[in-house]
Amino acid sequence: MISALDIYGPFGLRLIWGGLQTCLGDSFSRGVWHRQRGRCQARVMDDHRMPRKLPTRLLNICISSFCKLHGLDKAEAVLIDGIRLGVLPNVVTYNTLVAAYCRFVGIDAGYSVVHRMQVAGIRPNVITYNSLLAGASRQGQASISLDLFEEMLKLGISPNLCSYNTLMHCFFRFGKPDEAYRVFHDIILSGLRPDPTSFNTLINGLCKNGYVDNALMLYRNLKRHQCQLELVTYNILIDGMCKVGRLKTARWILHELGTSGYVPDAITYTTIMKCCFRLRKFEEASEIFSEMKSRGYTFDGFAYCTVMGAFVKTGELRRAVDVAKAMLKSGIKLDIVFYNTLMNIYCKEGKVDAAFALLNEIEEKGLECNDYSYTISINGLCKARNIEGAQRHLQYLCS
DNA sequence: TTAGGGTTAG
Repeated sequence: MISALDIYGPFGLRLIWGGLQTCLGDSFSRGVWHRQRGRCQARVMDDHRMPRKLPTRLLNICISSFCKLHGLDKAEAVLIDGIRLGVLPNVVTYNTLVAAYCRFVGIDAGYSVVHRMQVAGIRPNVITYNSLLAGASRQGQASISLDLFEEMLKLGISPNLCSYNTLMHCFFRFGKPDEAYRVFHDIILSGLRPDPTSFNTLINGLCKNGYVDNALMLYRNLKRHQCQLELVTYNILIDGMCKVGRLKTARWILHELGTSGYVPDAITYTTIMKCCFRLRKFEEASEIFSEMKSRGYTFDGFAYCTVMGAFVKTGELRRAVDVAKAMLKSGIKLDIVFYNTLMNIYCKEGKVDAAFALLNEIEEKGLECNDYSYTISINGLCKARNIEGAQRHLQYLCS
């Protein structure tokens, strides 16, 4: 039987393992974090089960796992440990850190890792830049995205489909549909083949920017060319149609979804049902609900809050309260969206005290208020003509 | 072992 010592020499893995143990605390002995289906799980490994892989790869797995758990400091500690033990980081190591810093700290922090990798003599590649592009997109820096794209080209790094898709998403997200559409054309001009991500980004971007008919046209073209669409593509389109009140078209897409071999999911039904409620088509909503039930889907918190919100929007506060009661009765875990919606109902009914009591309940339950909670509460005070109270509340929130 | 997008609630 091969032991870790045979594979990695006298220290290597054992010490990295030790470093990991230090980072993870005492609860795991020689534990390594493995990513499985997007989640990180701890697994204890014995010497004879240790993977026969290069130490740098192991180092990268450890760093990646910590990054995924938001443990950037621990990831850095593992890197230092690795270097100390002579395990040299490679481009994957730094790319992992660039992506994590961009996601959890910001584009500047990501860029500083790029400098570190250059100092270490490692050249950034297309993945490095794609992470930076995604970071710029998340921060709403469309101009930085373009600069990054040019910088990439200057460095002789060819953008790939992921780069184009990210840039397209960035433009759509920040209300620049013309530029986004140009990026889509650039994909074709560069000889790349758009993938489902490209089409989903494009259709969603068109819908969100008010071009639902163009999105529909694109969908028809894709169907004509027998492109394989994903369930989520249909859901995007259905949502786009529902948002502009085109329930009939949404239902037609629902039908097409079925004939394409897909089964609508809870999101599909919730989206259409919300539209029915908004349009006050209660009977139709009820039919959708029955169909949903017959397929075995039950209402989750998202569905309850969707319907509640729809009633609030149509001003039917009593109905909204009924849904809130049903959700309470169902035993589903109450989240901040539920509380915000209920707070909104109370404010609209002029029961500002009751709304503020909910703020305390949120805190007691260990939930965190968000922007909506504050906007709703301040708005409630203003609507009740308690401007002084609103100012005091705002000052309290800012303090 | 590293990168992208997309669907429902307030």
